[in-house]
Amino acid sequence: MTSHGDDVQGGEDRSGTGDRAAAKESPDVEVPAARERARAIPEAAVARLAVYLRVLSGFDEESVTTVSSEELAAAAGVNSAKLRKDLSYIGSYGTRGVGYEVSVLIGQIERTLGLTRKHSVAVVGIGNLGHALANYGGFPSRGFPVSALFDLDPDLDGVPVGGIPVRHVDDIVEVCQEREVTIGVIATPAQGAQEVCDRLVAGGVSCILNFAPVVLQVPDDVEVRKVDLAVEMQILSFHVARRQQDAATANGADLGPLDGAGPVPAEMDSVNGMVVRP
Amino acid sequence: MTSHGDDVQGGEDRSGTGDRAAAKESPDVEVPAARERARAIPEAAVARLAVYLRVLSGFDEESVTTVSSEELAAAAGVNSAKLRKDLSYIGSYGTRGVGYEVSVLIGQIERTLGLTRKHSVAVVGIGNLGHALANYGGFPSRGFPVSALFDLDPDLDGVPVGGIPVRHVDDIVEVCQEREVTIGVIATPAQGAQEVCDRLVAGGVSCILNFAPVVLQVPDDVEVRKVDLAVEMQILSFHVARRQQDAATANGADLGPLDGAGPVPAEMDSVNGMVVRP
DNA sequence: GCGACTTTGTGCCTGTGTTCACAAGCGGTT
DNA sequence: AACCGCTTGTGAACACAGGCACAAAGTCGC
Repeated sequence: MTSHGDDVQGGEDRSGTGDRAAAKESPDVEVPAARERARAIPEAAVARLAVYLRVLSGFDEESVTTVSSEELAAAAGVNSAKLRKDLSYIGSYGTRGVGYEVSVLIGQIERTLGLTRKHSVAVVGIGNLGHALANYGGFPSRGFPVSALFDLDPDLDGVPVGGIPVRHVDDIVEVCQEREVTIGVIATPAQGAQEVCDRLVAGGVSCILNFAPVVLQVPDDVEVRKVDLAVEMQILSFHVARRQQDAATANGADLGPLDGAGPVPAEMDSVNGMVVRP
Repeated sequence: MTSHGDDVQGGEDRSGTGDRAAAKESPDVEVPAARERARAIPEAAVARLAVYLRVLSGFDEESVTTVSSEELAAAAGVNSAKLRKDLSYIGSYGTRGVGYEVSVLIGQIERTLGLTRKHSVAVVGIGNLGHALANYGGFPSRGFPVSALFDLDPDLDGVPVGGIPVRHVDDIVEVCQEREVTIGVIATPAQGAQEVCDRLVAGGVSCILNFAPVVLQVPDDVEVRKVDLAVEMQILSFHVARRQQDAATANGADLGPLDGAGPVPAEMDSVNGMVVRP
């Protein structure tokens, strides 16, 4: 899957190597570890819960009151078993033989994702993308009011975009503290991104969504998610290439026992999308 | 990784259950499976390769000719062992005791990702986001020339955005075929997305980058990647909530053996970010 | 030329995420 | 009230990804 989900930044590195030895020594005292693990919903599951929430909202608008895991899974584009397991992480809110009540599920997912508390958002870098983000209707409607905009350009200072006046990046720390911004969105070019990031952190922002094509350095207690459009494209490009190659191999000689030995692809030369061998 | 990367859509469902039995029967004839697997670079590795490529381009511009896995890994924000393993998927292009030659690595990664062939891109939905994408400098500079724009609004028909005239969505099939568009970007609202998607597919587009908050239905031979900004936000929100909870538990009663039995979090009620128990 | 040092490439092991398959449980029906 | 069909929730098996640690293989200095 396109794990996009699999991103590079934001990886949790605290491996459990340390307590393994301890657990082996006294198998009963796993409680603290289990406790920590209980709250630990797999990263991938969290991403999917957000998707389920969106789908459920759709059902709710159509006045659907009950869904089965099968229906919901189909609508969300996942396996029903996976869906049930994902939902089981947040508790047992289904009725066997019936399904899940839409409203209950929405409430519980929102609670789990921390959406009961509104998070105010700051967008830095009011270029094309920043404009788009500032005007993006999806944020406020989902509980993410954009409450501050920043840009380096002094000409933009005070100019309202999407109803919110743009401030200079020098004011980031001050404004973020004042408005209790919890999520910062970096939509600047690569150069300024780290500097902006540092200021956001200084302003008390604990989560950053980064559109700039750089790997940000942040303290451990700050969470970064990265969206890199060029990377997304390149991943797609890879799949095109793989498909073309597959098609080419399927047409030509199908089973070449000659190269059955090792990992092949490094030795192949792809020219114009055709596979060529010496 | 926060598998931001982990996305939901685009999951490969062709599981290998079928050939497992076959392999058991005659252990030597794993060749076709191995063959297919040989070309299969792990999804997560592909995403990282794209990141390495960007970092390497940076080095190249600074006229750095050689990098060690350690340096490159640090710049890309990953473990050096992981980096070496990722690079090993595309072949052995390093020199032991020295490192990797930047230019060679760039060339090989580009080849692997299929960037030797230019992919022309079509953007559908010229709203705020579409504008941003049409003007996004990152695409052409990385080998993704935007060669067509579409919108539903007849008033936009013919209006140039970022130097390219916008066409009506009715022309999608025709134009995509004519210009051999391989990647379609959907930046429309949710309603129109599936319809647009169908047309892109009819126009021969095999890869779609979807910004609309819907799960697209596509044939098996079309690859979809989804970028959902609201979902990204919600994932961040989850991490804020988790952190606050952690902090709260760390301060208050640390070890409550009472609830050591089962999965706890479903039973907890979070009000205003504080953990409350009955 | 030889030895010491450096860095790659990879085998192995651990942990995480996914899938399967089935028991447990609930509602409706007779 | 007992049965039957349907759907959830989860235990167990499996595949995948990550990280360590080390042998292989090269360079540099002498």
